[in-house]
Amino acid sequence: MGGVSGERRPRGRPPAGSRPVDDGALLAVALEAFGDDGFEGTSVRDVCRRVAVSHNYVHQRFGSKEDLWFAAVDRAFSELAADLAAALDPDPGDDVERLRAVLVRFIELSAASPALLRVMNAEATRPGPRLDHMYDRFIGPAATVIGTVLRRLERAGRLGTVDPATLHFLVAHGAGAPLSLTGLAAKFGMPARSDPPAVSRYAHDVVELLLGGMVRAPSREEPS
Amino acid sequence: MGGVSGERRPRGRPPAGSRPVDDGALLAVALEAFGDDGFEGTSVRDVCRRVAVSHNYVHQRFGSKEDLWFAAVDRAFSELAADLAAALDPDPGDDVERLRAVLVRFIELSAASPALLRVMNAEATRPGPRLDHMYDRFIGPAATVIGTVLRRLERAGRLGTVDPATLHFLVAHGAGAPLSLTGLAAKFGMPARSDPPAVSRYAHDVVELLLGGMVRAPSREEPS
DNA sequence: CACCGAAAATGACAGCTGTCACTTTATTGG
DNA sequence: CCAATAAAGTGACAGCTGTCATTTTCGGTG
Repeated sequence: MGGVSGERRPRGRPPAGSRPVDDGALLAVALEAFGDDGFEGTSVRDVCRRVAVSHNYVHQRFGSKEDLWFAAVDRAFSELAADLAAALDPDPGDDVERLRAVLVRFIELSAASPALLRVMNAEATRPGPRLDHMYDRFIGPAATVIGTVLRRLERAGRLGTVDPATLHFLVAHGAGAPLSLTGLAAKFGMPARSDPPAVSRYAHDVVELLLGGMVRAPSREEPS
Repeated sequence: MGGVSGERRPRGRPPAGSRPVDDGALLAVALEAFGDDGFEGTSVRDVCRRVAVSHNYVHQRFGSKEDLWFAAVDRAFSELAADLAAALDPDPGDDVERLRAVLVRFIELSAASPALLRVMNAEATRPGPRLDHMYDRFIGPAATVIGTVLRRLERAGRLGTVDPATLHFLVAHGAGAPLSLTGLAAKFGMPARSDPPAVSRYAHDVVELLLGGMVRAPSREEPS
């Protein structure tokens, strides 16, 4: 598992035609590791081993363990942001529909790459430069954007007062949890990350629940 | 910070009157560490240092690093369960009210000891004996209990169909997140863990949101 | 008072980690 | 064709980790 290329590389500079080191794969493996074991718990030597690269390739290429972390997180977040934006630009409909679509798409994307959520969980417990980076460059801006949508909806009377921060935690760390905490999710029998239709159904259901709430008025009509 | 007793202990068996090693404090520090850095990332030597105990006290007392983990988690979960039960036994009111009270209390207790939620986040990503332990002994049974309440409410027509697992993730990992992911929560300006009234207000608000939903019907009445 | 067990600390060890310095090979420019 | 540079691997090092083995001290009992 994880060995991206089986062979060990020869000692010198690789021949021209040969495949160079796949930094994309390296960053993906690194992100996975950081998500699984946290920053302290991750061994960059192990990451190197998994992509069949010399034990300090990342040090020469990225500078240090922390720089590798930044590179991996930046890449993943950029991809997520691009994907989200691309999926939502051509949607000029109702504002509530736009909100619903954003949330659903976010959950679907979380299923596609749960490592980022895991890294967030690992870093969000205490302050530090890594959390600063994530918040300042990605999470804060995103929260600002959907915050304005929320305020617009509130002014239009379509929404109760909803704290954007609370919504963020509920969606990213709550609704997204079954897709990032796969071990626990399996025990609960939740939809597998690898079953896109099931994930999509789940995403719509949670968002519906968040927007619509659980409780029904105490029965003017009997249950069918 | 962390040094529970300042002095280093003398070499032999401690004199009769002297305070024995405070295993409770040790387990608390250990849980905090496991929550902050994950199992792999936690150093039992560091835990020992923080409670001013010899570098392998835990090995002699608990057997191994993993046994220390089990002891710490068991203790914390038992306390949580007892506290929850004690707070909710004398509440025979309406079923919806009981549900609301359970959820609110759970969030308040999470604020009091966020380490357990962090440990859950750290372990829930992949299967293994530690996750098994948590699920089999605590989370599964708890989910069963509130599952029956949910079904009863559904049959009474008071609730839409709500998957207990989804609710668990939304409450424990979503609503609880601002109190366990304190670093990120601070950036969002969420209520500090150490301000119980604010936490209580927050708890009621989120639960209200979960039960009542966000969206209002498109304005038969204008907003006040 | 001498002895045995209990409760703790200390020593030792192999293995792993992040980083630095170096070596090896291949490409490229003159 | 040869020097310079680029792109990788190897070696070495101090520091830390989990665990096992040993040592020290104290309390209780004959």
